[in-house]
Amino acid sequence: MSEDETVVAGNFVRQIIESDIEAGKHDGKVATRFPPEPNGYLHIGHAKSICLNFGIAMDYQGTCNLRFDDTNPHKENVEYIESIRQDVHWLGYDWGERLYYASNYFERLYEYAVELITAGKAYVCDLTADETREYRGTLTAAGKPSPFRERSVEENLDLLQRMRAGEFEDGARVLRAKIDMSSPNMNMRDPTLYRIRRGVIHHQTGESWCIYPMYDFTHPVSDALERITHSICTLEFADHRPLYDWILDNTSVPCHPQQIEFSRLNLEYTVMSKRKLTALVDEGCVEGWDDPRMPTIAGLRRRGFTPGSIREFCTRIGVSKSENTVQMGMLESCIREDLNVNSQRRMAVLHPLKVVITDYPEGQVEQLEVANHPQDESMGVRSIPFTGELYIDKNDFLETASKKFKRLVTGGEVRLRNAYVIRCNEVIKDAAGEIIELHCSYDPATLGANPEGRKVKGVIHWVSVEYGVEAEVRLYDRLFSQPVPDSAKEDKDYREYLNPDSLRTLTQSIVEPALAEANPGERFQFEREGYFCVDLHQPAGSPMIFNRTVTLRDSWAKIEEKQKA
RNA sequence: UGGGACGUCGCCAAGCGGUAAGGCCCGGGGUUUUGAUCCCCGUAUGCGCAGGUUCGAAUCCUGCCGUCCCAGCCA
Repeated sequence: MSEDETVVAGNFVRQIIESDIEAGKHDGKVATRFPPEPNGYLHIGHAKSICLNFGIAMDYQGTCNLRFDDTNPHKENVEYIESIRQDVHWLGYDWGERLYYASNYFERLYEYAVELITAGKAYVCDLTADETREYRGTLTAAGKPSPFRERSVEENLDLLQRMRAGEFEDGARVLRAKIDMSSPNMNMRDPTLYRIRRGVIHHQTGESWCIYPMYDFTHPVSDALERITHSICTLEFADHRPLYDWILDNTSVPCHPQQIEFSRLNLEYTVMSKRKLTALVDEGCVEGWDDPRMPTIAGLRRRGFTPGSIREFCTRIGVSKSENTVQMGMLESCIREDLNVNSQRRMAVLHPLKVVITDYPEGQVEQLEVANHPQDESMGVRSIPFTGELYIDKNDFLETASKKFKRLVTGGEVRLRNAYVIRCNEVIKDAAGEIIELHCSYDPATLGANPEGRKVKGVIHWVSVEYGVEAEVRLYDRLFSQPVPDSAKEDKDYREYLNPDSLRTLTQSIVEPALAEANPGERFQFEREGYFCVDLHQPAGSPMIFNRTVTLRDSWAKIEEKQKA
């Protein structure tokens, strides 16, 4: 064993896979799959599964299929399919030729259903949905057998064929597995295998089928047909594993994949269920699936997150079987770490306050050459025009303040980032007493040099009035005001916890001229403010829109907080 | 009240009988023309609780307690 062997803390799924490889199971091969139902957009919880499945395939020289679990045409559509393909790719994963649809296997599935009937292990049941529920029993009381449970193989075969032929109405009959009506596991009480759905047009198979296989039947068969070795899913399917195994053990499928369950991701201040996310979109609580406040991949992308930051997040949170709610700070840390290294710096004044430098030569313009990144020279430089009239941020000036306030105060000095030290001599107010501009003087000796005999501790950013560019800036905050909005059970709906201030739009912001050439999706650090990206949806002819991805860490905000308290 | 799973720092999470990794958050200090970054330093005598086995237990055993999931012709 080598001394400097790096032990990557593997999660329990990888441990299982490693011991399987060692034991020579599946010929030492690893084949996983990511199997979303195309009934909504992918969210960060799916990213966890994608990183797990594709990551394992990459690390063990295996493969990972993308498979659409499209057995319920009612809720599915091609828009979702397209978005899922795009999102998986954007995250940085490639399924190569291995794109499948569960609907590819409808004919095979039907043959296996016939096989089960022939073996006396499945039957057509005429009970209504309500009756089925009654017969199923409860968590503590055994169910009782359906009166149709002992139909002959011939009759079952005939009925299934006629179900397929469209002879019966929706809900009239289902195909059920004949397992155990008194099993303590509800999933084993003769689960439904097929139901009738006439008149719906399936996005892949059109009108060729009017019976559709259930998840519990489709999934194990699809996995086996694709020669999946490890079928990784979330914890709520653990109860289905006996059924998964039963299907594989009682049909002539070519192999028996192993189902492994891990806990799904919960993130504070948002919701993760597709049902709830769909509701937010449908009810107009957000702009759409790609609203930058949404925890969807599309939303995070538009918000300014990078694929790498999301992958990093997934490795940081790990994979286990314990219930978890990850704090937003974890996600924010990942994107800050990425953007700190990889994004160019710019200056942008979000809440402009005019500054007139009264002793600056009339009409003079200096082109200042400024580094695009303070720690990375390879990012080059740009030039910024300096003029006698500037904007600074309203938050960077106070008429009087405590010594802790390291910005501009009346009579005080401050460094203009990348430029001169200025002193505020006069505060100009309008009739209402509102500060409208500041008259300052500047120290010509302080460009690229510290002033003699005194120290100026504050540095603030600025933009030239003459050359600045108007922009719209959207400041996002958490979507919900409660850490766990869906903990609200019956009494309160999660929608009541929507944060009314999750979006603040600034329409008066002024950004430095270099930003005028930025392209949609391009990311920057606005110095002293945060990371921003150019919105993906730029309306023609309007000011550019910048989305705030995340603020900078702000220890001043913490000090302020303490002072108030 | 049946079955399945899970309980290690505020939040994630390693640990797999030899004496509690790491990350995020947090606190303190240093550098800095971003109150950013970066760099130091600090943070569980404790692993849901109670017993037991053992020279030795977060790890094994027993019993409690707590949390989550399951009664779709959804996935």
